Amino acid sequence: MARDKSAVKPTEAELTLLNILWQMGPATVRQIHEAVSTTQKTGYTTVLKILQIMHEKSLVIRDETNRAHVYAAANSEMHTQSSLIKDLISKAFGGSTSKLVMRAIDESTSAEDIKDIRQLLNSLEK
Amino acid sequence: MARDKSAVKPTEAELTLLNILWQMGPATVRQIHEAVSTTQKTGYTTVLKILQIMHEKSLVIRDETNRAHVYAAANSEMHTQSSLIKDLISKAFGGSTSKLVMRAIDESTSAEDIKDIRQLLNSLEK
DNA sequence: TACTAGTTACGACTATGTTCGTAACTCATA
DNA sequence: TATGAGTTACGAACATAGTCGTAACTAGTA
Repeated sequence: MARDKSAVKPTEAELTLLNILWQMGPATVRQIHEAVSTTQKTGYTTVLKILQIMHEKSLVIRDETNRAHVYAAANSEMHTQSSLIKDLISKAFGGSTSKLVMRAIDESTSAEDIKDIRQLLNSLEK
Repeated sequence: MARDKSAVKPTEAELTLLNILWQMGPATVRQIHEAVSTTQKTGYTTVLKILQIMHEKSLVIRDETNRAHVYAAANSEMHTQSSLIKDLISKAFGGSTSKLVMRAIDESTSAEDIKDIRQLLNSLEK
């Protein structure tokens, strides 16, 4: 049975590549490999293979017009972040969003972040 | 190389059992299996095996005094939740707590929850 | 003591994720 | 046309996760 597209949760390696794609926009395997190589050593074909699997799972789309295929994230960063959070909330916070938020915020949260969050709360109450 | 204890991230099945242990307190394999069986069908030895692996990883402690060993979560629910959130923030939110919080909170957040979060922010600013 | 129900331990099997070597292909250009 | 650099495709190997059957052990009791 094919998995529901929205239910596909990227693995760790896949998320690494998605982060790069969200930041760079559409890119070739070579470009993606170069980007990933700045932080870790990973073979070119490893990156290629993961992208191919992600394509099968519809996590990325690709343009095969040119010899070097151009890959792009299939879903927005926002969309993926939301689904990862929902997953975590249901598995580790008994489905309670506020529990997660309260656990996320602690002494180490910067004044800047606190300000941002407070503004968000204000805008929601209107 | 042995993994740093605090770096051990429970898998999905492990988290299911931890949730049960946090709720029930110390319990035998039989009790845990019964609890898990209310929501999914899983063999007794499967539960046992996962607990044994969790014990190796120090995710649980166990009391072997009696024939039926008694298992308990090694870390508090709070501690584990915090580390799962930190992990997600670093892997999917570029290390920004406020981004995660902002993505978690949306129109569906209740006024009650908003009040609670605002109080938490106030108490942190002091 | 012998049986038996309940338990732990062990190992096999399947699925998925990650890695990479090598083959096959493509296309510009010598 | 032939070569070679760059690319994709494929498959193998290994690790981890999850599942469970079966063996081995334990202790109460007939």
